Amino acid sequence: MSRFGGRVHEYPAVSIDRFDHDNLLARAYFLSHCHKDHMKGLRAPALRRRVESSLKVKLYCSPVTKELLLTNWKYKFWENHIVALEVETPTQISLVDETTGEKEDVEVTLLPAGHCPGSVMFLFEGENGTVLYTGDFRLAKGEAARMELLHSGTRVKDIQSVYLDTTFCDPKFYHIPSREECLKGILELVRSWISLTRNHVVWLNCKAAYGYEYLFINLSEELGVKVHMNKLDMFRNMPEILYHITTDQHTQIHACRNPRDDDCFRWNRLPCGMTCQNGTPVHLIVIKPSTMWFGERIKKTNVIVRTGESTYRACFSFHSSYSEIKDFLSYIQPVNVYPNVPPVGGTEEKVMQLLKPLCRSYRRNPEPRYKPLGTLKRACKRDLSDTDEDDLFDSELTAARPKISKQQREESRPSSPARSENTGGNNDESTESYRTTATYTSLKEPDATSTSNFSGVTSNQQESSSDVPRWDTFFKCDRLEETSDIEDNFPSSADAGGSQSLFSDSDGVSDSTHISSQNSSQSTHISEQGSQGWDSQMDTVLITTQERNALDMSRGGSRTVAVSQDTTKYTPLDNSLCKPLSQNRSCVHVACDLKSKDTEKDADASTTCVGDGVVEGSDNSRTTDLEPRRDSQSSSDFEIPLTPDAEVPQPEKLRCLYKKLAAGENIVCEKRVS
DNA sequence: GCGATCAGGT
DNA sequence: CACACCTGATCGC
Repeated sequence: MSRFGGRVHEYPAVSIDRFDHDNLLARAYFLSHCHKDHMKGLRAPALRRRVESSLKVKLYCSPVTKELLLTNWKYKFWENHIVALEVETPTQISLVDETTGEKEDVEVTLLPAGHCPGSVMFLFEGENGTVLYTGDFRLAKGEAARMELLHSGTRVKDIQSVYLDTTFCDPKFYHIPSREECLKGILELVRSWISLTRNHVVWLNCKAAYGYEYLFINLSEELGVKVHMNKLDMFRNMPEILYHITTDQHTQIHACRNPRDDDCFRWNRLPCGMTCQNGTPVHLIVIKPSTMWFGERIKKTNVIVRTGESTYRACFSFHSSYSEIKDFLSYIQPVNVYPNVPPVGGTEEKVMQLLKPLCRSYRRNPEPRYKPLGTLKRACKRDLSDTDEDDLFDSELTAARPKISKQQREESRPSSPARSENTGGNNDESTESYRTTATYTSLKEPDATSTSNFSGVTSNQQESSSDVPRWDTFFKCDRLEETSDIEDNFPSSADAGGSQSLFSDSDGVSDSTHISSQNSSQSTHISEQGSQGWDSQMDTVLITTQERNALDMSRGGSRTVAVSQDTTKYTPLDNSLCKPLSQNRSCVHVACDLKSKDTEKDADASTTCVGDGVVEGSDNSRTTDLEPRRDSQSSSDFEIPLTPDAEVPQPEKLRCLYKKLAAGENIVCEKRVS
């Protein structure tokens, strides 16, 4: 819930995402996306009167946001006052005071925010400095570095203030599985269910909000089954979405809604009322997209959790995780940062403590100011072999959308029919931010896996350790994520087994069973850490009794029936989102639903291993699975020894290391092999 | 009757 | 957990 008041200090003449109270007097309005909590006052009588009696009052937003907004008749009065700005197209705007005639010019640029269709961030540039308002955003690690318009030449712009989506700005939300991971998990679950029979139907229990469209599009494209929705009119000018959704109930994937949803699936009834196809009752499972998060040291991420006989939760987040926020902010390195959202459990002060260290102004004595070292990361083709399964775990590699020119994008289109991208009319950008590619950019910054800049390090600690060279004294850099990634990339048991765990059972579900599938090296993996009850690590997707019956697979005492589905059968239509998927020879193991005490035990074990308090400063030693985690903020400047026995670098060594890095020499970092 | 706000629900 | 809503009750105009 956005608590942003609508004004930025530098340009108080504009109101953004708030339209009530004193925002009524703004010279111009900006709407970052079409979610109600960012539209407060937008159709209030007072503002409506002003709009209707003025020719000058304008609302600036993306073309898709304009389209979605005007679908609702309650906002029709804005129609002649909305200016749709193309994304990534700097536009000069004159802010004129209607009463005094005072004028102020500001250049505004819309940047894709990856939150929902049409969602953007606003970059304001003018006399009072450069200001970035993020609205709500979900950007994968490294995406800021690929946004050309955040750069001037090859360097990141000098940004005075960032008004930041801090929804998940808390270390306990350290990691949220990437869009691609989540999509893949949902895709495989839906696929495994609806391919059983024509009567196997999935209901996606989505909220009444924009943001799930790319999920629908991808499911439809991969499975050839359109998604049922209550209404489609808001997408009437977005053929790329429209094509994949339908009002025809006779489809196997539903995202329809009904006020009395809960009664609906009580027994095989969909919100739209459908109960059977061709006279045969449907077999229904419910997938509820929810945010799942993991602490810093999670090694594997299950994105599907079974919560009941035929109910599942699937990881889905509209907002950036803590590590993504940190990556974003530490790349931008503004002078100031202001949270748009007070953190869930915490206070604004607490969030500021986390964010301030990522800002330039954090330095007490304003040293000669080094501009952020971050340089625009150009696209760099990477040879992705089919065996490179790590990619799936590394959001930086798979989720990163290299900044490529519009022309390049156009060129790539013929061979890549748009999937999660709207190409209809002027709404090209609507889901553009969801596009990912299999390319990644070379890291021009030294890959300082031996250093990190912890946001949890206090000012005092930093000042006092003056004899220890600190990377961030000279360079903008936040390597915690990278190192964490490396950790994440260590081949896990699942990797060794040649398949990835996408699913897990929720503990506390008594009648579901985990059956360790796959090969002998692939034993049950218990999360060493998670923050929720549902992240016990299972390598098997469990399908219900219903399904077993449907499959007629009851085979006496046979505990496991594995139905392998080769995901390499995907025929990606482009090399963006699908590529990572098609590379992974992931198997979905469908196990019969048998009771097992072991499962509950496993789940219990998992929860006892949960470390809720993810700390900023982390331990120097690598914890192994099931080893109690040692949370420590000591020696927090030095994260990530590459081996369990690695030591904290000594100052001399560190200085030497910095020198090398500063000189542009490569520091070789090897991934642990076993 | 409408809107704003709050509580409670998913 | 929390999101982004929705509904319903209450209050003020």
